[in-house]
Amino acid sequence: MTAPLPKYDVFQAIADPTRRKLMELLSGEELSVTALSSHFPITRTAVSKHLRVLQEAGLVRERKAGRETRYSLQAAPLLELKRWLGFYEQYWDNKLAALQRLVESE
Amino acid sequence: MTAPLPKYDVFQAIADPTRRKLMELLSGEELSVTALSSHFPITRTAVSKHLRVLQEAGLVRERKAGRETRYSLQAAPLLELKRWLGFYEQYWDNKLAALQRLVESE
DNA sequence: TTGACATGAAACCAAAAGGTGTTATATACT
DNA sequence: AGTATATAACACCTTTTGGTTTCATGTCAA
Repeated sequence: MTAPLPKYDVFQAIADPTRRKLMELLSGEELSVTALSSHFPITRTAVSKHLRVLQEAGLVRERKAGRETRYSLQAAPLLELKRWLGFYEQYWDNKLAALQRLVESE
Repeated sequence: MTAPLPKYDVFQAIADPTRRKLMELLSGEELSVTALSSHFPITRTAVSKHLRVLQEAGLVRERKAGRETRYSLQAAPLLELKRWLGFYEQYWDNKLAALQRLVESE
């Protein structure tokens, strides 16, 4: 049995502005594809594809409710991003920047 | 005078694993294209293209040093990512998760 | 000055991404 | 039952992306 091996990771998923807006719309509220689509100039099908990308990255969960499918935000995978970002925090940190300036001025 | 209007933003720039590895290699050290290329199975030209994407996103700075071009990390644009991420922190927060579980168990 | 080295630029290519329209299917309404 | 709704599944198109090869240019070292 091979692992699911998701095609899209968090980094790729959030790269697209449409997908980021979808996440924003889904923060707090559970919404259907049609409801979400009304906020975009693109077709419902296109929105649906973006939702699948988000789902593969684990950022969204779908739930069948009668004839419609409701999507909700799952923020947990963003923790990976936070960890990644954490590594670079030292590089914009004020104290370190000051130290760097000091070293460079020698 | 039109704005520079960079083609790549931070979100897109970090979406590619090769570019993330480049950033990692450049953290702390200033390196040339050739030096960077030795860490990848792709051609030097391809690495050079990735570096341009990073540069357009402001994540990397280039400095001519004789016949070679040295690249260094510029972490500042990652602050935008941090701000974006900050908004979603509430959604994976332990307290909120606990509340959600409580509500769902009703 | 003659090579060797470091890089950028251009032309090109295949695959993936973002879209579209159409069709099929399940669910709800009357 | 029959119709309208919500969405998934296809098939298809176009642009972008990640990669290559080739060529031109500038720099260092003998």
